[in-house]
Amino acid sequence: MSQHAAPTQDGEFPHRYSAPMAGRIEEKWQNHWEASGTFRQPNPGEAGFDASRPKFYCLDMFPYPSGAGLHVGHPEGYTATDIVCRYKKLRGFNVLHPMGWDAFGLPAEQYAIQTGVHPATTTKKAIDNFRRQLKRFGFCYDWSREFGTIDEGYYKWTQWIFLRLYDSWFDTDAPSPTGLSRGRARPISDLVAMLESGEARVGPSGEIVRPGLSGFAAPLEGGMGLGRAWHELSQEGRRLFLDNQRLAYLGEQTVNWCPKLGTVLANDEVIDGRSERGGYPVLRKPLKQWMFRITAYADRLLEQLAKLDWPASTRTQQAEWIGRSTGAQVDFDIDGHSLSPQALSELKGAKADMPLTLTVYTTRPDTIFGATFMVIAPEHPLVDHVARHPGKETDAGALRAYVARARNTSDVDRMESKEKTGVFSGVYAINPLTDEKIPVWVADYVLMGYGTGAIMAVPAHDERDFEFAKKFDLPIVDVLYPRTALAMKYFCDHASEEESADGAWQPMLADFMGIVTGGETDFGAALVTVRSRRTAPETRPLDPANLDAIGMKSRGAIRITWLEAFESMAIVSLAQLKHIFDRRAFQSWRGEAGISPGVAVHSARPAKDGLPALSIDGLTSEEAIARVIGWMEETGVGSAETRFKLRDWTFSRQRYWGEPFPIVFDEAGNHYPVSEKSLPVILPPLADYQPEESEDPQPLLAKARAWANTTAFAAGVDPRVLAPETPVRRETNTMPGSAGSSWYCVRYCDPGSSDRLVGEEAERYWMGAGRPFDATPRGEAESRLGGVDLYIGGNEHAVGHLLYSRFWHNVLFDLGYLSTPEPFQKLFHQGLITSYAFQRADKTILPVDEVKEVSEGKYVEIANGATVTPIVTKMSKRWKNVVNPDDVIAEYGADTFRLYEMYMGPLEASKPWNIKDIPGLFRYLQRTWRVLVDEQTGAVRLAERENPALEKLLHRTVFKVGQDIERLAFNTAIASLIQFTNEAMGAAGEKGAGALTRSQAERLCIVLSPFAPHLAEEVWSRLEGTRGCVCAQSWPAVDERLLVDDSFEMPVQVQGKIRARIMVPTGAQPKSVEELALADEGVQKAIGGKPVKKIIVVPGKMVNVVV
RNA sequence: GGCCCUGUGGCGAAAUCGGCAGACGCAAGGGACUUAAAAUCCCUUUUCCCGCAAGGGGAGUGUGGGUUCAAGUCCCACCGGGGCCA
Repeated sequence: MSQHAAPTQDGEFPHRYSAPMAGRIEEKWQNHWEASGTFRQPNPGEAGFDASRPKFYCLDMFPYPSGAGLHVGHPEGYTATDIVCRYKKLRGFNVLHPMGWDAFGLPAEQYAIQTGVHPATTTKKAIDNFRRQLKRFGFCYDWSREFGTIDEGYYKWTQWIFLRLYDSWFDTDAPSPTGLSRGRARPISDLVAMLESGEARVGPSGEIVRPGLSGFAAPLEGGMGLGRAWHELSQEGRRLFLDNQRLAYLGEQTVNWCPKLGTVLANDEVIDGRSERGGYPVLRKPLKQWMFRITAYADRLLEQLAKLDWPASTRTQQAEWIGRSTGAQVDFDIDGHSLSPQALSELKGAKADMPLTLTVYTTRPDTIFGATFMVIAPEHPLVDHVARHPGKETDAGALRAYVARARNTSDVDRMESKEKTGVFSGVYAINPLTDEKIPVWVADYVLMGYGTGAIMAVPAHDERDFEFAKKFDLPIVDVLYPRTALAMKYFCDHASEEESADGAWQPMLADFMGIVTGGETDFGAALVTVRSRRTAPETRPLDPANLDAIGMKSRGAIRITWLEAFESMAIVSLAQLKHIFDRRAFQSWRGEAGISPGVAVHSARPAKDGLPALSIDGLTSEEAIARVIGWMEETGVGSAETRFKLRDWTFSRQRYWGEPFPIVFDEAGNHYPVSEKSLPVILPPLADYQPEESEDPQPLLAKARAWANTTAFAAGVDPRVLAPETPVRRETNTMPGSAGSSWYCVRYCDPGSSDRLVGEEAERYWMGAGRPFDATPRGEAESRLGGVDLYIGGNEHAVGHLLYSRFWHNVLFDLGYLSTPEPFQKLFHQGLITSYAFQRADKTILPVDEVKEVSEGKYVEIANGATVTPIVTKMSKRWKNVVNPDDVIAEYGADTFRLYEMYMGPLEASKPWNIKDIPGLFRYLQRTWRVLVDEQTGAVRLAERENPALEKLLHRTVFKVGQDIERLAFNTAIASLIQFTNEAMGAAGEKGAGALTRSQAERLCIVLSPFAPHLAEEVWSRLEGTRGCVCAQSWPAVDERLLVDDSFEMPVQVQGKIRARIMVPTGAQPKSVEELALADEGVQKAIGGKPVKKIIVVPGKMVNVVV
């Protein structure tokens, strides 16, 4: 870095803008801003709040304060928001611009495990360092609103929100308060009231039944559909029912438990069943964990997404994550003869007269005629029955062995594994469309947690089913062909014997395929055309080199492509191909599943056994799906079904450094909430942080035994809920990192609030439009659903944090605690800052400061002169290429740093850090300083008289900079600022005299201040008679008349090529522009006397003459 | 493997709605100032061809097609780089 050292103080120019001077100026103004509370933003109702101004809430994704300190990626987004906020303040907005800390999390806990230091200690230290570093940039945060997720005053409310979810259910029948899709969260007491009044009953599978609602389906046989009344349920039954309705509920999830490490591991920390760290065995164990019913909101989250001003890619990612699909749920009858009598009776249980079925969900019911076998997950209940009571064809030993093996394979590995495994269950089912008996296999590529844990396998048209069928030699039957396959089949079926002869069919079929793919829809017509071409045989040889010359390129080239295709397909004869099609074995023969769209074939059944006929042959998938579902609903075989890929949100972590749950368990294992007034449940300190070896999954927090085992009274449970002396065990799981970050945007509105999660008025003002949400459309500006006006952060949070926040926000909105359903109206992702890393010949990485550039693009290792390879990659410890902002600031100052990061390229693009470019921005600031300040005396240099050209340019600069900030295009805004300074340099007067007038200097300072606030503030303060900070001024007015010239140079094209430029008065009529263009000598020369066919005049842009 | 982004001088990039490709910065080369250097200022800088010169002409935005009076920008196919998910 030292070879690019910035200039230091120069004796000749004691007042030149130098690095030390930048440092002094920056410190001075940062102190001043802090001391005078410049960036404090009062809330409505507080002293100094100006209600006449519009509001702007601009939020950065708050950082996780790591011990390593800031890296240059952090200030990228923060500088961007700072510029916008400073600009908005100049534009007269009340600006909320807060900062805080996402401070619970794993790294601090791991550090504690290694060193025994309490995570709070290391975290506080890291926060102090982050705060110091951030302040060094001169960001205009309102630091009075700072908080961390670890603050008791904050996590009290995180726990409170958990209790609200715990205490709520999702009423699918209630209209959504957003006016979009149906359903909303309601307090669970509402549900109890409904049950007690009989308005709701408990359905056979624990669902809510609402007999009174119109549109309620007629009860099924035996009145089962009406469910049971509340009073018919036992105490235990009621509890179970309510617990199953809660938005926060206990669910069972499988975790990777490493007994030796005493900790739960993430999937990527487990390699081949052993821990990445230490290589100890890892077991997959089911564990009761707190879950959030985010799936209830799937539809709403999807629908509202479309109304947010978010990057399209992020919306797509979230939409795909939610993964709404429509398909069919289909019942396949199980062939009772393939089961043992014991299994049969066990499975049938009470419903002795009902047929036994296997239910599957499929998004492709149009391919059901090709379902030649079924696959169920190893965890499927049927497997257990069959293993204990094997049928005639069941190999119970193999089945049990397989299930045991699958249990210890993670879902990810099961989905990924290339080699398909499985075992036949011995059970058969009946394909309801073909009535064929098909085998039921057990395989781990089907997961119990997804769908019904069973699938119908359509090997011809699903890649995984195809692989499985190949491996276990199961039938593969085509039921869908793309157009090309249909055409080939047609040709096979219609070619005459002569045409089928070897040597004859190839060119003919190639020609036929060419015509068909070229757009002919009628295969018969295409065949006629081909035959006519045959009878007048082509005399020209099919030599690719000649094709162009004889004008046959298109047809000939396509035909050759097809001939090559036939060759690579290794078709022995046309008869063979026909045979393949006749056997419905085209996919099998091709060796891969046919997944491209097409139309259904071989998909028809006659009317039989009282069920109507159905044929979908020739229909596209979309039409076929509708037809099949219609048939299934009519016959009761299946029904249309909407599914989501989104899973409920697992909220428990078996850790220490997180928010404790406000939940206790009694000795029977029932859970109870801690009362609101006893919050927060404080995280107790541990004597040591070493995890204990244990066979059973244990959270680290469970080591606080005295804390965990207590009484209901001591834990703060309401005595009406549980008698005070009842012994209880506290929940010892902790909340995940995403807990605190899911609502911090809300808390900033009013971080001191002690009686509510946020002050009502402050929340309504900053998050909403100053009034409760109302879905009635009132034009574009008022149809917003949220929240923060501009949220900037990395796109790695596209589906995690950004989805969870939305869920919480929606729930709290439904329950009436927040005024908008969505937290973030506008979202923007800054790009990754990459950097050069250097690799030795042996692929090892060496630190950037041990490398030097010997010549353009050639780098060597300083120690031994060996050539190293530069690679561009993200900054990380691993690549040894992390740049510390402190160093850059020390060398050039914060203003230069800010400018550099904003000038690198578009904010959203990922871009490489290049140290060599920084001095360019430093020099720009230096020139700007020189334009305004005398380098000998330090006094401001001003011009007496206004230079009109500079005035015009200044107006344009103000306009462009303002416009560019609005669209977050800081790089081009800075480019235009540089241009202005360069012009002003050129216009500078004699020694001592300035180029800019007093008014121009003021305006320049204001426009520069969002980018280089310290320098702007310093120059501003040196201007005599200015009052207050530059950042508290008003954005300069733009005189629009100065934005346009009287006349300008317009290019004239002839045949699309520029041949001349003419001077055209602004606003000239197209007709006169035309005349001016034709009068031009160069234009005439280019036209060369040819007749002018047409003249296109684009006003203000150009002229194009067509001859 | 899927989804998304991206490809423009030696480098970072600009071209905002289909209308002058390369603004601005870096690097490089030349010059001024200087005993010298640093700093600063000025000039050149996409490329090829013709010309002593002024100047003129051609090509050019990853590749190949297409739409259009006009394509970096829109459409189709392909190739390379990156990110996210699996």
